[in-house]
Amino acid sequence: MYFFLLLFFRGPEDTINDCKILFIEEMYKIEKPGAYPLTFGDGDFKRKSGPECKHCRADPDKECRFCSCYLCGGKQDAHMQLLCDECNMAYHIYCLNPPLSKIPEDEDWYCPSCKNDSNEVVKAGEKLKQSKKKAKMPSASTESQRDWGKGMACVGRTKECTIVPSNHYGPIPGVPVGTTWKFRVQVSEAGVHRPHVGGIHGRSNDGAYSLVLAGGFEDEVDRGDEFTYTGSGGRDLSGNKRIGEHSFDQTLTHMNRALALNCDAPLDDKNGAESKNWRAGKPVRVVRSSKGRRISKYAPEEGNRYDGIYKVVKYWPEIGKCGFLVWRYLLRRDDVEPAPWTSEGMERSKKLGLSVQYPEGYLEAMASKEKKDKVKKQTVKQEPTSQSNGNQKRTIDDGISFYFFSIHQQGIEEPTNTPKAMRMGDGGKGEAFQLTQEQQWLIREDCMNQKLWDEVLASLKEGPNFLKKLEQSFMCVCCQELVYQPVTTECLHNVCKSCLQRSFRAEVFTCPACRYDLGKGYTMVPNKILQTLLDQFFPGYSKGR
DNA sequence: GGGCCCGCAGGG
DNA sequence: CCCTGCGGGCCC
Repeated sequence: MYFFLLLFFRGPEDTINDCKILFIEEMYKIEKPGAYPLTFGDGDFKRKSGPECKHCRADPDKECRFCSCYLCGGKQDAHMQLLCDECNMAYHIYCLNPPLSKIPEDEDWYCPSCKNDSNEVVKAGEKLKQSKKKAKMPSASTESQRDWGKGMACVGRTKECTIVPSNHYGPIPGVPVGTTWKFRVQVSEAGVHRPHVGGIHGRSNDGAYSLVLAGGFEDEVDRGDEFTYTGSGGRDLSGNKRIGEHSFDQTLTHMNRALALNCDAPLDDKNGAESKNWRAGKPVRVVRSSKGRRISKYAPEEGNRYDGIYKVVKYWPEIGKCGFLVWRYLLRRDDVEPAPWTSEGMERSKKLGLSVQYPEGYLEAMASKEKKDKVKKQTVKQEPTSQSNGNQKRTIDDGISFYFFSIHQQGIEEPTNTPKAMRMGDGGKGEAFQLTQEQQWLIREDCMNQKLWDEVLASLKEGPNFLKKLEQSFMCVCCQELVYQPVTTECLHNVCKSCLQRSFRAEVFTCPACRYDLGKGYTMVPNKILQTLLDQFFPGYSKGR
């Protein structure tokens, strides 16, 4: 608490204090409207010129809640105004509810809106209080003390696919058919199928971008190049479940509508529709999960495999085995890349060195967990009275928790969704990435980046890995994403125009990559040729900016 | 092996 | 903000 004496003529100590506050505010971008009403010249540390409230212009006859009592606005009784140590606002002691009879003697004083409720203060040894969002979730009201683990069901993404927008149709550049990930969250990170749980990714007024075949319905048929799929909905999800018993009819809404829109036929939410020219429909990326093995021999043995592009041939409503109406879809493969189960596809997967990809540190964590479980079992055998305590806090290197810890400790890493064999190159045995005539010409025209292109072109023989290399080589040093509206500097670095502009606004006129002085008057000319090329290799990535 | 139910991401 | 969801790990 500091005693409010004369707001308009604060001593030097207050000046320092406020400077500190301003500085901290700038650092943390604190937003409290009206909390810092004083303007000081150009806004920096020019307090010597005298503070003036921008709300009342220091007019002594004007009431002002910002430079005087926050409750009544009155400027009288300055000696009875308390300053809040949090928001810096003034309060007449008699305006407070309940009012105070004298200035309190405590060191700190907080106004009613800033004072923390003692119930909300986390005391030593107490659990962290739940956030507002969490407080609303069903988990907040359960008494369950169960250890939910820190496994792949509940972790968030550690990276996000930005080389194409989330509403991108067609293959993800650099991800060949046959690429397999152990967990759905990895498939999401790769941009192949973004929802963690949902089977269909789409937008109800646009179309579906991808789906996962996981044998969720036993009456589905999978013939590899053709399969039937079932819409979502109709399940009882009470009890905070993600899947549940069928208890009502599905409707052609949400993702079901999205998938129907892929079919090259006018939408019909009563009877369904069949395409005249099935290939003309919008492309769907299809992922098969090992869970589908119970109904399909085309499902992978382990994990989730990208199987290529399919089209919706037709869709129709029917009464499913579950007894309720479901929307059923027929999809047919339409992809130049061979399917993984064909001999051609198997050969290609081998060439590209495709194998199941695990999250960074996962295998190590599992091995360590297995070891510990063994030890635990033995201990239990020796001491049958010892309790296995499910509620005990897990240690950082305990099994999956260790994995959880390790992925969040990593900095910038090599793309882990690229199999090792691909990263290493394959000695020229594999397929080469094919450039179009136009691309070859454009690359030659982009002479500023000739050296960079030479490096990138060297990995053409690595097939799909060429695009990974391209992505790395043309990453903006500021935003760590593929450069957008790239400015190729004199020092031959590529930076997003907006990133460079941000740097210049902060009065930094050097190249963000090498600190070469570009000069204050530098004109930023986007490299149109490079932009055209990147738009071709990563279709639609600009739209996400 | 099957029941329970968590955080998270995505669309609307 | 709200609703939805063809995951996944723990525990019985």
